[in-house]
Amino acid sequence: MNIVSQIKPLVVKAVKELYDFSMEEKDLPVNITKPEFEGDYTVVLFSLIKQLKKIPEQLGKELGEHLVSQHALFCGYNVIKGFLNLNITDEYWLNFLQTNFLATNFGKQPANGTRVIVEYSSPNTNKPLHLGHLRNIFLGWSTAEILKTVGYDVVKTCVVNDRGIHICKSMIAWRDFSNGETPASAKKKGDHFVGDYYVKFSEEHKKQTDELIAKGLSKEEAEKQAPVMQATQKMLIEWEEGKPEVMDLWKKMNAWVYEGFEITYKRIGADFDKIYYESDTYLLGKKFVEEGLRKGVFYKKEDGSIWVNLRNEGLDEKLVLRKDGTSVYITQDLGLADEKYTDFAYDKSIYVIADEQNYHMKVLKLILDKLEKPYAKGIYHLSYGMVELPSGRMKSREGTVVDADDLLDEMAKEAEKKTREQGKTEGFTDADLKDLFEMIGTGGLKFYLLRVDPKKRIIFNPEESVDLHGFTATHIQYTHARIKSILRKEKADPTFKIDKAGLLPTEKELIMLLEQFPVTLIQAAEEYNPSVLAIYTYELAKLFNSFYNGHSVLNAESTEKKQLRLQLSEMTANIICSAMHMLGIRVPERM
RNA sequence: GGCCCCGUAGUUCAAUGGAUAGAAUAGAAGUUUCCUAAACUUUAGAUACAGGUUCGAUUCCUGUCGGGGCUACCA
Repeated sequence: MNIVSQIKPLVVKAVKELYDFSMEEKDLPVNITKPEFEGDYTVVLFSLIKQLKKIPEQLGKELGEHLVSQHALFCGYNVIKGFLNLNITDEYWLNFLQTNFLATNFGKQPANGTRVIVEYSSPNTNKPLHLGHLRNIFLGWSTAEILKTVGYDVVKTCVVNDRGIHICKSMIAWRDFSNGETPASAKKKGDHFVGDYYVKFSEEHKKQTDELIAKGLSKEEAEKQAPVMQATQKMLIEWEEGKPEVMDLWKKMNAWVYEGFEITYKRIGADFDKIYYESDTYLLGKKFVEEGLRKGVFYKKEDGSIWVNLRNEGLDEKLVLRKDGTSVYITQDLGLADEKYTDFAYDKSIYVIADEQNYHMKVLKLILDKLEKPYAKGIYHLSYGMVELPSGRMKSREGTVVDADDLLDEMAKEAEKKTREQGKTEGFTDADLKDLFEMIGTGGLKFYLLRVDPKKRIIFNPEESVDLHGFTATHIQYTHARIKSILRKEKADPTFKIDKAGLLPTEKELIMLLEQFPVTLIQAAEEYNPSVLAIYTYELAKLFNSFYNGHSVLNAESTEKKQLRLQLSEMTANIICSAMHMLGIRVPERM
């Protein structure tokens, strides 16, 4: 059990015994004592002062006296204003370290019987993954892993947007302009290959539109009348009718894209327990329309279109079915939510989607709630800010979209360059080096995107993202490698009992930070926020480096000290390793 | 117009309503006969503005000003 949840009940009990006053643990703030004050943990007494009508210093003194005399956990106290600073005995910390330093699963919680679905990535099959997808994927994957570690039964899913007008555009472009070229013949990754035809469509469309405008059509009319657009509209209808040659083309091109995605997913370690295809699910929502009408939640307008009124909820009317009977985005999502519940009977369903869809997700949840779906309340929109460039938002029209594969290549290349510059390549095989560059490059990018609070948008600065110093994955990886280098020479003896090592300030600080790992993990899980974990891990690495610089492990003053520091090193490495794993970042043995 | 999110050192990020607002970068100055200097140490630098609630506000409330998003019979 963590130290804070041990301290709280003791204080509550003390207050009860001394003043016959009952209070709740949640009303009792207990924090780590700020370094400029004497003590380890601080109880904030202000709210108590008011309720007990006591003078702060006196209350603190009485409580501190009581706690120290009654419990072996405390060995001293001091009071400053309304703050009661408590000292925890070295024995407690040494014992904590001794019992946990070998645990590679420290912080892991037992199963809690709650199932949660995390839906993330959700690409379109007409273009390759880009920087925005990467934030989504890293965030979704990491959140899923964090939830797993704290005891949830996690199912990772992905929805592939594989149908619709935009998909037909790349199909038309390929059919009419490719001369049968394939990813293999063009020596291109399948998703890039198809993406290029999507671009090709736009170019042709613009050309044809301009020609029609020159003939006197309005811009709007010209865009609609352009032959490629006409062909695309026709193809969409044929697709919905299931026309064999269209289906064949569609399947062929999607297969190319999936091949490409697979390579990227594998490279960044993304995985899914189930992939939903919109082509399979886009009609599922229609049954909701009927149900909604029956329950009086939806209503039909004169033209036959069907709506839901969300004015009472502070929103507007929202269309759920077009007058021609086809479903819209929100209707499809209603169907998919239900399908996922049928498949997995989830308690919680997390949607990792950018914040531009906040409104959409709010509507989705509201409608499901109105339809009295049992799973409605478990829906959570993990909303994250968009990734922008210093020059502003990425725009495909302006060619400023940062491609995921290109970016990953660049990161690895930068890692290689820096490593070679520093001459740190000795003793590695070529294969090991390649793996190391990939680890540093991809890890650096993941950390760069995960270290920021999800809801904040990120200005992606290319120079800063490849930085290997400071608040970066590399710094943490380097720390891990350093520790492993020590542990290769000597490991802590698990049978060695450290009695009176006498903890130095940095040593104690480090143990206290290690002790906080499980609490940090739970916080990250509750907030669906991997940045909490990223920041913690960086601080741990930083503190270890400071300790490492000030005190020798292998040449410690005494055997006791050496064992103590070996334990500290081992536990730090274990936590770095497991925390980084949850962020999707590998750590090297050497670098 | 309406609704939502965000304004913290030059820059990028922290801070369950708690003590003197922390880091990283960029700047200045140092540390390697000693376990990896991708490190460490020192230094300078910030809460957009105005009110309010509170013993105490970066945090909560109101307003102003800035930035972004949504407000499609697109997905």
